[in-house]
Amino acid sequence: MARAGLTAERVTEAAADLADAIGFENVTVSAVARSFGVRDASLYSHVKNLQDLRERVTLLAAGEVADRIAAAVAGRSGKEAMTAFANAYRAYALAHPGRYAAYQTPLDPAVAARSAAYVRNVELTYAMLRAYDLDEPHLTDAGRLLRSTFHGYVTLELNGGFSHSREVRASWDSALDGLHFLLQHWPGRPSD
Amino acid sequence: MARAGLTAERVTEAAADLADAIGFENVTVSAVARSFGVRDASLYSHVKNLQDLRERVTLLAAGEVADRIAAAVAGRSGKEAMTAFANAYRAYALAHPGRYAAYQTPLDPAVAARSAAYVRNVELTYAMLRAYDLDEPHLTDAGRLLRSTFHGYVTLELNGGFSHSREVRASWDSALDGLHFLLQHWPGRPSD
DNA sequence: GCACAAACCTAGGGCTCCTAGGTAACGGTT
DNA sequence: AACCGTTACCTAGGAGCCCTAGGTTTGTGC
Repeated sequence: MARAGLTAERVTEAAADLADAIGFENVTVSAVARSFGVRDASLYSHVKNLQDLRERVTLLAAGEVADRIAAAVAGRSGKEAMTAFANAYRAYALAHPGRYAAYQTPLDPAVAARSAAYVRNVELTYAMLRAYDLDEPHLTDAGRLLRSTFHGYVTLELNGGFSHSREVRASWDSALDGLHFLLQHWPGRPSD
Repeated sequence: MARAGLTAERVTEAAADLADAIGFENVTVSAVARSFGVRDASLYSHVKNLQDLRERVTLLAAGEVADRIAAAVAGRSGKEAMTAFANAYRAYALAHPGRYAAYQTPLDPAVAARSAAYVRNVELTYAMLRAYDLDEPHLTDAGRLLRSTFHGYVTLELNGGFSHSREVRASWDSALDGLHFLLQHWPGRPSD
């Protein structure tokens, strides 16, 4: 019985690819095992259980998102950085719907806190917002609004929640324009 | 063998209650059957399969959301209507996380198009936006932005995605202020 | 070549989904 | 009250998934 050369990392990557192909909710230990031509029981040498496997995919996706966004915003600031951030976020979700769903899956807070990727995503958001010169609590409020809008938009889009009456990309661009304007004129912030 | 008096409606309601209690993803035909003290196979007299059951819960939730929002915005307009709409939306999600998850589950477009509740939710949104006097395509863009933000915010909140550094309700109120301001000054719209 | 660790497998139990056919309950009619 | 037809329930069973335990085989180091 030749060994398939599995590792936890390879198993995770395969699960992530499978998630993009068939949906994160359909990723099973059995399906991943089949993709390697081994029996399901063999995977437990590499991952603890299905939950462990799912968490690994989630953390993998968080890292990929952070990489994508970091690369997109590098050397940019102001509106350019904000739109680059947002477009990288959406592009990732559209290209990797299964990974994106994993990224959005609730993770044990202790696990998330220890994840460099999650921390990095927060830092990237605050760095991007720096150009808007917002103090607390406006800074946190604005960050949450952006995250909510990006996530909500992309999720609705992926779920087919927008009719065909208007080009989805056009509404997205319009939303980014609106958000930029709003960040510049954040209500309750002391006037310039 | 006394009959449990099941109907498709009762089964659906039980599934929805179970979703709120244990999470929509954990609702199974078996679990619902157990809640009635019958065997799993007995449910197939009332629902076609698990997918049918899930779709029924989704449609039930869509109707409840519409009812909640309609009641909240009745007799209101302008900012008051928008915040009432948003607050009703969020309150429903927080009170019924499982039902809300069902509501957000992708539904066959043909099924959704025939659902009075989904149509009604769209109408409620456009009625609410009437006060902002937006023409197309700004009207659709604005509607999508609002839906995205509400959904995104609530989902992140339910998934524990916000740290405790700032009161979640305060950020929500701030977001609604910002959205109201933005709707009044929608970029690209002809000046008043 | 040998010893050891562990990656693989089989076996099996528990759970879920769902179909098919049998039995019993229910409602309507006489 | 009895009878009949319908169907809501049940049992039985097969397929699939999750996961544990123990056996076998593979790969590595000496």
